[in-house]
Amino acid sequence: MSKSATHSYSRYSRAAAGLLGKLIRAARKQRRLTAQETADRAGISRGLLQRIEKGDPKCGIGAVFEVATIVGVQLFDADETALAGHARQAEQHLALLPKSVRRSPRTVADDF
Amino acid sequence: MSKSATHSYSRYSRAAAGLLGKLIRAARKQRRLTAQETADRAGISRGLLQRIEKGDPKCGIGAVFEVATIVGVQLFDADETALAGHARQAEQHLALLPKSVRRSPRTVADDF
DNA sequence: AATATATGGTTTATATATAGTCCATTAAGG
DNA sequence: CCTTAATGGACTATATATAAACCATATATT
Repeated sequence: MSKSATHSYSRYSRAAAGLLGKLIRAARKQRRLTAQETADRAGISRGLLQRIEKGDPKCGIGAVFEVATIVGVQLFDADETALAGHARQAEQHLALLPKSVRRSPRTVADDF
Repeated sequence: MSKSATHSYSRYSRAAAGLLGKLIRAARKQRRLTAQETADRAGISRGLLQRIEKGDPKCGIGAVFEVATIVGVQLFDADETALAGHARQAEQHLALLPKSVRRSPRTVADDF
């Protein structure tokens, strides 16, 4: 790995990160929280918070979720709607599926 | 910063990352995708994919979203439900709010 | 208007995430 | 069964994320 790698993300991923950042920033301002204070509560630096709000995909997902929680943006409803529901369903399916996936030569769609 | 920092996340953040990881893993198996193949498509290493599926909070959010997209876990509905809806609403609010937040000595709830 | 504070953008040093191996174990499929 | 592949877990080297300190600018409040 001597080259800069230049890892590029799909449009959707970048959009998702950017959207989440905007959500966080808007929520923070609605709550009238200073960038510094928010960062302190999250245990991160103000610079990282700026990158998170800008939608930088390289930010750790833990830091992002932490800030999101602090400013009141909930990805997962506490009483499980949306994703939480999916999760339970997913786990049930998982129990029925083989533990290791044996790849069949069938090609899979790669469009998104 | 000579110490290990030991950054700890809130229970909610850790739960969220873990949940997302489980979702991804379940979705990948449902689609019968090999860990290696999934990692290749996402442009990441298999080891990183393992950490993502394990819910490691230090994984880059871009990588996580990329994998999620590939295996078919959508955090943001394309036709905007859930988060997307919030976003639009948030941006409108944002336009009305002051551009820099002036902190008043009023304490804010810190419970979650 | 004057002042104080929040924000945005740098730069630098350090911790750490990541890729890329390797090996052992497990489980699928013939 | 037996073979082959997928997975999980180490380990190392390197790229990079992060914190911290700085400055300049913008903006709120008096």
